[in-house]
Amino acid sequence: MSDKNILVEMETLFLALADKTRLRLLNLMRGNEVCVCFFTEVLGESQPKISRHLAYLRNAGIVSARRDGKWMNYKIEIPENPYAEQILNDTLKWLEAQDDMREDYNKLAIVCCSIEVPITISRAPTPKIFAETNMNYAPKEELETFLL
Amino acid sequence: MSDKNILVEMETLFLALADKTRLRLLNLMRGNEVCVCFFTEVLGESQPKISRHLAYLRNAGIVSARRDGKWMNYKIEIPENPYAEQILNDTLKWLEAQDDMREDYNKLAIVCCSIEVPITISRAPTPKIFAETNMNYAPKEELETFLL
DNA sequence: ATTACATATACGTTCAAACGTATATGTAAG
DNA sequence: CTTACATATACGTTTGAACGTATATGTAAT
Repeated sequence: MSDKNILVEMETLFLALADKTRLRLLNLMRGNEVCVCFFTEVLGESQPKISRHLAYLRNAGIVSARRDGKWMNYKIEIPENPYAEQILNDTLKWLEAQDDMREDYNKLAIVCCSIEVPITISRAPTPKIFAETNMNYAPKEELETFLL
Repeated sequence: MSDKNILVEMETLFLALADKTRLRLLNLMRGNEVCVCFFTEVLGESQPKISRHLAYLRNAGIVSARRDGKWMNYKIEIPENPYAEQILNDTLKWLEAQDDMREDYNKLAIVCCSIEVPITISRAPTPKIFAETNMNYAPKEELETFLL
């Protein structure tokens, strides 16, 4: 990547950002390392679709993956290039400011912390940011108000 | 555009930026209103190709066009959304910092100001930024050192 | 009015991206 | 060492972007 033409590098970054699903994924990862199962649950998209988009982001150098037993955790990887870093950060701030994206984010908290999670993901690793709070097993209503 | 979903708006912006030719075009327009004929001359690409990419940028709301007789002049249009504005400005700064892009930009100055321009564009409107300098008809070498 | 010129668009083709579905891989549990 | 589970990848299809080439549009000059 660092060896390629600068235009190719820019093109790669912008292509990675030019997709609704990938933007939603990045939004969920701002500040968090998140397990794949939560992505599929929160976005309501098929597992292969999520997985492919994560692979795309990984190829673009924007996220990295860490295996934890059966689970794969993804997190945002700050680009080395300061210009790319700036654009990625701007993008995350943009996402953070949108109601729709806050809703996704809240849903992640609910799915991670609620006692009512689907059995399939009940033992998945909770993202640190939620694990470190006292919100575990809080009822949904409480979480929603807390997080909004 | 402003009515659409925010994700669509972001997608549109990033798609517009995710192309080498369009990035080169934007680079030539930073601070300038530029005539189509100069784009084709500087980038060495076919006229329909340039025209289509300019139309793409226009549809994305990033540039606007102004007719001046037979000539069409394009310039960058700052997005209303401050987040989009920020990202566009970051992108332009990124381009400005690249040797390849400075080379394109210098080539534009040379094509605009040199007495040795191809006859086909000899009467095209010179971008203001160059028209306002004393560089008209300067020999190429001089321009190159001046602009680098 | 006709011609020349600058630019835009239409058409057909090629290529990559996105998707659903099916299946492979890798890890843990029994 | 099977089995179950989480995730990744392969395959075939559909869609849209990009391109070259040809042509249409709009303006100025003769």
